[in-house]
Amino acid sequence: MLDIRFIKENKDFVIERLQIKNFQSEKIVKKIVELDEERKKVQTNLNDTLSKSNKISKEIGFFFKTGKIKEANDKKKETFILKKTSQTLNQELVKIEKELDFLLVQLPNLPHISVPVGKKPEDNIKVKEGGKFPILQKNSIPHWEIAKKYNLIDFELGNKLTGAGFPVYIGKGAKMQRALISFFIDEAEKLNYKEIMPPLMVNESSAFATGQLPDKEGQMYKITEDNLYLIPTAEVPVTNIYRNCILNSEDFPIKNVAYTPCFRREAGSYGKNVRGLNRLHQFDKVEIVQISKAEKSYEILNEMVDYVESLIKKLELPYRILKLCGGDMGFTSALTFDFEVFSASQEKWLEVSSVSNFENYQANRLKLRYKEKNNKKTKLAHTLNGSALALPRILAAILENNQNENGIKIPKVLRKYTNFELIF
RNA sequence: GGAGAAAUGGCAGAGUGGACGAAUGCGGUGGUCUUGAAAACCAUUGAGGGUCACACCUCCGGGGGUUCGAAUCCCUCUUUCUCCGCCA
Repeated sequence: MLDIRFIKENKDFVIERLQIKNFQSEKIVKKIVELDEERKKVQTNLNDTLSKSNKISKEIGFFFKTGKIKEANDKKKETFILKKTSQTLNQELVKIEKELDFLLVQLPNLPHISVPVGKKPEDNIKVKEGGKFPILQKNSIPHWEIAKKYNLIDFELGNKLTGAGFPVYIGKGAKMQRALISFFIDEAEKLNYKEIMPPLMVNESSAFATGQLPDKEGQMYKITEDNLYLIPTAEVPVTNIYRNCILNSEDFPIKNVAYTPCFRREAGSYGKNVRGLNRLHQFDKVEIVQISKAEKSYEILNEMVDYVESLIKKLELPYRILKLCGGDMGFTSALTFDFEVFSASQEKWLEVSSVSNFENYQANRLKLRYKEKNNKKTKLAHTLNGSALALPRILAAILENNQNENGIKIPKVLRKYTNFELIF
């Protein structure tokens, strides 16, 4: 969430920037500023009251010790009203803080100054395009037919076992998954990302801290009996490693890479764009996460974008990079680049990665801070993450783009992981 | 799942109702001494709110309670350890 001090000092700026995200914040911001003033007043009042009763308590202690029982008992009477007052003030304070918090979590992150104005995906700005478009033969088929033809993925079997959106990978199909995962992790390790294998379920605090709650409650699978959530992305457990941490200057850079399955309910999705691997309830993803100092985060964002681009290049897929417009950006992000690969038989761009800088928005909830040398004050860190990469759509594009009469050609970089060059 | 024990600063560990935000040791930082280092010695060393800065307030696993006053007593939750049971 946004830092309340920042909101107070930059009221108009906050309102103006949030309009880029098509969020009308004037009322909430005004209310927040008012409530915080109120909070301060009540808090000061409460502090004074507590200070007085602390002082009296000490006096009473002294009287008892020196045997002045009568004086002590007289003093006791004085505390009665102070106690009542502090109880009332405390209740008031808790109420105000709750309300303040309720309002604060409703405000999305401010978009970076470079974020384009826009409401729909069409308003995103293409910043780069690369790779070669494949020339397919006449009888080329979409990946779900390829998957069936070569017995790589069984969607109906997934239906039987679990339901729609839970495919079963078989034989070379399964092998492709493992190959992609290993390839992505090995590449990340070359750039000194440390591999993490986190739990696949998280508690409420974790889901809240990275912003999935309360925003995306309905999109996560919940285990009600134990009050846990299946992770929608590795971002949640990995970023939460740093919850409630105060880092030192020398801890940076913090670079983590994690492979996990991801679980998403995708409530509200339907139709053509959920066909095959295009949209699943369970899918595999390798995620990169970085924690940085405030002044470094945009430099790191660029580095992460370059890295994701290098992966797609190595897989020899046609791609484009989009800078998301205000209306298409996530709630918690300040700047997001989306990567799309072209899936030739579907003739569709498929989103395979989203790389974002959250600035201190997540860190504020995470209470993730750091200290500079020779400075006692803590500062909020910046968090960044990106998919590197999500598997299903990459696989879809590989299957569709690399098909010919002999079968499916495996990208060179994957062959040492698959131990085969062709699916036939 | 059952029985018992425990949770205190970066770490170890004392503290069982009053001057305790917390002894002591280790570690960190600054200094003295030294050509330099080590040792020794001296000083300093948690977080949040608040303030121009102080003052002041809160925090001893989380939440609640008793009391004029709680690290200390009570309730509750969580976690860890030991023993038993079950088990990949």
